[in-house]
Amino acid sequence: MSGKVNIAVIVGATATGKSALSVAVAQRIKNAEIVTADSAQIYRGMNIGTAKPTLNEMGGVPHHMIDVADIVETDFSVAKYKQLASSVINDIASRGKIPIVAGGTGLYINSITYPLSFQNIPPNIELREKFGAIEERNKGALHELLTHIDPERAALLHPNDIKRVIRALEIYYQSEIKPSSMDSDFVNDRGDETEFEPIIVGLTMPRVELYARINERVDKMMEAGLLDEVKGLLKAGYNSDSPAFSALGYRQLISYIEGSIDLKQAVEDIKLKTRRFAKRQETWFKRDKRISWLKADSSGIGDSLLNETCDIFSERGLFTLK
RNA sequence: AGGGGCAUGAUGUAAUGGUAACAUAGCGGUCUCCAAAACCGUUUUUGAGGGUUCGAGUCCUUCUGCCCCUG
Repeated sequence: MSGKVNIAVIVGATATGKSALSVAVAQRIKNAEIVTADSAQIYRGMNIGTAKPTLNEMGGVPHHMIDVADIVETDFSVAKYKQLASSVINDIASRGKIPIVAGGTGLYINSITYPLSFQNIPPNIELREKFGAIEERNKGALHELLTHIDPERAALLHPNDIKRVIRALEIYYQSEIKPSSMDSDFVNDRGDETEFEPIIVGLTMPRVELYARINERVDKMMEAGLLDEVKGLLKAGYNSDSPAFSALGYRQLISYIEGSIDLKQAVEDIKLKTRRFAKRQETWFKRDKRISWLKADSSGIGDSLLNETCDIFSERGLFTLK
């Protein structure tokens, strides 16, 4: 076997029970720690809406990559995630424990399971605004510009995909690096070395069941006081258009608090957007052929699911069950 | 019971007698730095029957269903 650090990875759409399963696995194998791959749970103070595990739900298993950013941080990014998570994983392994990476943010998962290299080119707000103004005056102008600078990258991007077009230009104008030159295809990766050796389990659930669970979970979040949490954060002085607040639940309740929609509408919108998010997560993970899929049950983490999961991890040499 | 109105996809609406449209939902997809973001694509429709007409969602008629008014 290679000298690489083996990691267990648990992915799946929101509300399929990834967190519960990862804790159950960690408890079963005793010497594991969990590394969350979730772009909303990184923020301190956003708890109910991000379904952040409670102390009780953590079941005594150490969790990492939760509460690692403040809501005022506007420059948290995959690059940062990869950097922080990688060192956490190495640390866990160096202490002789098994890292279990669990989460639903596909890009974050890929950042540590594929050889993605992120250049250190931070967002440049001024430049972005300038580009935004150009596009507003002349729709399609930026994509046109990118075609001259980096035709390869431009060909991959739809002219309306303005966020990525701007990012590509931003990379070029700040570093002279052509964005296409740093691309590496996730699916047919070029054989570059990854830092870790992932063994990935994915949880699925029939759509109707998943949607029902999502709707139910949103209602529970409201009962648990999500609205008060959001109000509290705003009262604490956080800017309502912080990137962190683009997270599901927060954005919609802020719209309600600011008076643009009523509460019932806001809750319905959260459910709708969460359902669509879950669909996109499935699309994302579907194409990852490394994943071993297991059926999740809405009644909770059963013994058979736990056994199957542990079997997959141990068959691939991650650990030996005693 | 009498009078009037309405009936178009899953939902809400549009269409001087001339190729049935739009939005929403649903479904599929993209993805290298805000990713719980952003973006792209797409299935389904004229309540039932008869008539007028070269041609009917549209006009006439019967039926069915829903709504309103009168009693």
